[in-house]
Amino acid sequence: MNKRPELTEQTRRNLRTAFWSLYTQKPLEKISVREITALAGYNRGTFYLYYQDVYDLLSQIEDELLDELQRLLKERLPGVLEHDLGAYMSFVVEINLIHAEYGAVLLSSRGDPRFAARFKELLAPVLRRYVLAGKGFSAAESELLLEYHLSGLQAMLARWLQDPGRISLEQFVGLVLRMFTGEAPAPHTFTKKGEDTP
Amino acid sequence: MNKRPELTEQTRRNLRTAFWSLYTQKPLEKISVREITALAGYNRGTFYLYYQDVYDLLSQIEDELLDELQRLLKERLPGVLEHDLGAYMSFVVEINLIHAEYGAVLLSSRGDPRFAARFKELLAPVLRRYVLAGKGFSAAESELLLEYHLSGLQAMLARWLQDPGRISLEQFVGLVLRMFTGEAPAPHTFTKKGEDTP
DNA sequence: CTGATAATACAACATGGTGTTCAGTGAACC
DNA sequence: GGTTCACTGAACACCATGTTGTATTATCAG
Repeated sequence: MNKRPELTEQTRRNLRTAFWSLYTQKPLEKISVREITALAGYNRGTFYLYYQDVYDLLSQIEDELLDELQRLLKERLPGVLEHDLGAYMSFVVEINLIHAEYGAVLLSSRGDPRFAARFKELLAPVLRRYVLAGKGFSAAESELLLEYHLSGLQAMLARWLQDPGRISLEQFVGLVLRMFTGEAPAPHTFTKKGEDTP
Repeated sequence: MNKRPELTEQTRRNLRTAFWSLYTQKPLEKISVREITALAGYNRGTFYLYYQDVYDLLSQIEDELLDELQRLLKERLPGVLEHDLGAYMSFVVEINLIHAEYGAVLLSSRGDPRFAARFKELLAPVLRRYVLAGKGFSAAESELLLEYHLSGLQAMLARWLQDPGRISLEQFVGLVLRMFTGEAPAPHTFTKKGEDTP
C-alpha cells in the first residue's frame, strides 16, 4: 500500500498548511472543508481521504506537538530536574519557542482550550512535586494552587510567544521561577550560562 | 411596539433557559436554533424575533453578568480597596459565587474564552495597581506577570466554583492573596495547617 | 510495454443547518 | 368588536456536511 509516499505526504502537508493559514486568521468553527481544499488546490473530497473532518486535522497537529514535547521532556526529566527546576523550565520554554508558530496560536486565548489543557496536564506532575509538595497544603488547596500556576504559566508563555523579542528567554524563565517560588529570585538580571542561545 | 412586555420577557427567559440547559451539556457550536426552540416549545422562527443567532444569545447572558459585576465592583472600589485588598477579593469571589450557575460554566475550560478574557480585563486595573505596581518591574515584565495572575486567578476561581464546598470562601481568598503577595501569610484569619495530609 | 494499483478529480446525492419571508391564528387590549 | 401583538407553519434559497461512483492520471512490477 501507499505506492507514492512522498506525494501523499505532500498532499497532507498542503492541506495542513492551507488549514493553518486559515486558522491563524479565524476561529475553527468558521473554517470549512471547502475553504481548505480551495486554498490548497484540491477537490473537496480529497480532504476526506486524509482527515475525518476539520477538527481531526487540528488534532493531528496538536498531537504531533504534544508528543514531541512529552518525548523531549521525558528525556531531560531525570537528569536535569532533580537539582535545577530553572534549567528544566528553560528547556520547556525553548521547545515552545522552536514551535512558536504553532504554540503561540494554540496556547493563546484564540487557540484551542483542549490543547492548552493537555499542555498543562503535561507539566502538572512537575509542578506538583517541585513547586507544591511539602508546603503543608491540603489536597484541595494544592489542586487550586496547581490550577493557578498551570493556567498562569500557560497564559504567560502564550503571551511571551507572541513577541519573544521584548524579554529574553532567561528573563522570562526568571519570572516563571519567581512565581513558582514566591518572591525569591532577583527580579531583573539572571545568571548567564557559558553558551549562547539561538 | 411591545404591548405585552411580560409575555415577551417570559419568552425571552424560556429561550434563554432552554439554551443554557443545552450549553451546560455541550459546546456552543453543537447547539442549533432548532434544538433550543424545540426544547423551549416554540417555533424556530420565534427565536429570530429575539436573538440574531445563538452566539448573540450567549453574548447577552455574558453582558448581563459582566455589567452587574462591573457595577458592583465600581461601587465598592473606592471605599474598600485602598486599605484592604483581601476584602475586595472576597467581594469579587462572593459575587461570582452568587452567579455560580453561570460563572462556573463560562469561566471553566469548557466555557467561553471571550468571557474569561473580559472577566480578566475587569480585574486587570486592580492587579496592576495593588499587586504589581511599585515592585520595579519593567513594562514588559509587568504585562507578563499580570497575565499570569489574571489567568491563574480566573482558572482557580472557575475550579473552586465547580465545588465551593471543599474550601471555605475565606480560605480560598487566602490562597488568592498568597499568590498575589508572594508567600506571605494572609492577613485574614483562616488557615490552620499541619493537620491535613499533603 | 503493459496491466495493476494508488492518488486524485469530478459530479451527484441525501441530510441538515441557516436566516428570511409571509400569510394565518388566537388571545389581549382598548 | 376591531385592532394589535405574539407566535405559528410552511416555504425558500443558501451553504456545509459526509458519502459514493466513476473517471483520470501517475507510478511500479513483471
